Amino acid sequence: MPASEDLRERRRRQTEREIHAAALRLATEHGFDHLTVDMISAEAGISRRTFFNYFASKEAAIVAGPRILPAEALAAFLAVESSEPVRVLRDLGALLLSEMTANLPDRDDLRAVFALAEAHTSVLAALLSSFDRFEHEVADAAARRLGVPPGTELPALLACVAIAPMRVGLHRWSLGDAVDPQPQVERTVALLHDLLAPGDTP
Amino acid sequence: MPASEDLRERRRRQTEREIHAAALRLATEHGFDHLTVDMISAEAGISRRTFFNYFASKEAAIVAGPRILPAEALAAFLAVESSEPVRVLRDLGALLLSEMTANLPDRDDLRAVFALAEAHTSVLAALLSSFDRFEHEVADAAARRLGVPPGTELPALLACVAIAPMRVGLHRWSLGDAVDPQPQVERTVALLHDLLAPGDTP
DNA sequence: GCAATGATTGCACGCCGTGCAATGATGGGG
DNA sequence: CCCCATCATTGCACGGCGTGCAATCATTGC
Repeated sequence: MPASEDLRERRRRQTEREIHAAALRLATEHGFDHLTVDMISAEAGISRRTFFNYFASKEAAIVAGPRILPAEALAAFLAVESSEPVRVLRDLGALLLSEMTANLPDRDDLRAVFALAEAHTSVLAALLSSFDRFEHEVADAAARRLGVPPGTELPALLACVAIAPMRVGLHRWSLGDAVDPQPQVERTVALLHDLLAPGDTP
Repeated sequence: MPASEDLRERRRRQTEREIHAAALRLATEHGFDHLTVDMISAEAGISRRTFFNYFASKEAAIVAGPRILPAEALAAFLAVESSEPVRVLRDLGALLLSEMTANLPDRDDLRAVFALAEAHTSVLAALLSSFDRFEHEVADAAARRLGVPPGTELPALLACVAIAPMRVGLHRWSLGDAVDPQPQVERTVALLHDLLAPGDTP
């Protein structure tokens, strides 16, 4: 039973990735506005109807895939005792960075997605939605760490602020030439830390 | 020339508001998924085709309207000499609060929009896009204040962080019973300020 | 009034997103 | 080994969306 479930799940993820790859490939090749769901389906070797079993729209297929906090890093984050907000915020920064390294599927993919989002408002909307879902996940983690009920202000604020350098850093990276987004994001995180405690960069 | 331009512009804004009102009314009455562009057009007394001259989608009509920084408050913000980031961030908070008071069209409207965004991902996407455009405007203001070129990291980061309490506060307010969103947002801004300089609430 | 500019509208067309029902594959139990 | 349950895939059909185009209509400036 568990084996089969896992198998099905893996197959599902696999098709999902194939659809995403097909969508991204065709979008960069023919331009996003000439991209249709039929084209993506054909390229991915599935039917049009099946496409919609995986993604709600072609924009969703481009952005593709919820960001998930890696289990070990999340556990480490939750294990820290301190509930001091600034400390939690810093630890959230570390958690997000570890998420980035964990979910580094393909730098070129990520850059292509950001480029499409820059040029097409519908893709941007999908990307923002994805970030928003991620932010909620981060807020829940922060709430657990703080020992407050989920949905309260402080964890939501911390999540939003902690994600800010990631959003800004990734956006800037996508416009530049650097291969790896990591350094840019780390620089932006450092910028935020400077705001919190000016002039104590070790 | 200017008189006519102004007149046309005013008429345009007026129809825009009418369409928005019609969309929101029908959405709360019949439910968002039974809402069609034809219904909105009929309610607003225009043709279907004209609707799309004003809004790109029914979601856009629901969210309706870019947030614009009020000119006087913006001038006051830019007039301050200090380029110290934390100071700029605090002033941005004040700027955003003044924007909120300026653009308080109708509290019930705003709450209805947030409720729709909560329940329908497409509306949420439109709302997030609207916030994103606003964030860029705020970032440009911050860049001018800092005397750095627009599109650099620091102003973008400051804008993102400054908007955070507004987003979080408005979201929380929309779930509660309070009539006026102002106090909730101010409380969340105060929470952010506490992060920056713990324990100096005047 | 007349010309120009711009707003409104109807039409047509292709694509989107989904409910439904049939079909196909897969894996577990007799 | 076969059958059944379960779930994924597919085709079909239908209403709604978003837009290019061209005609019409109103407003404004001369």
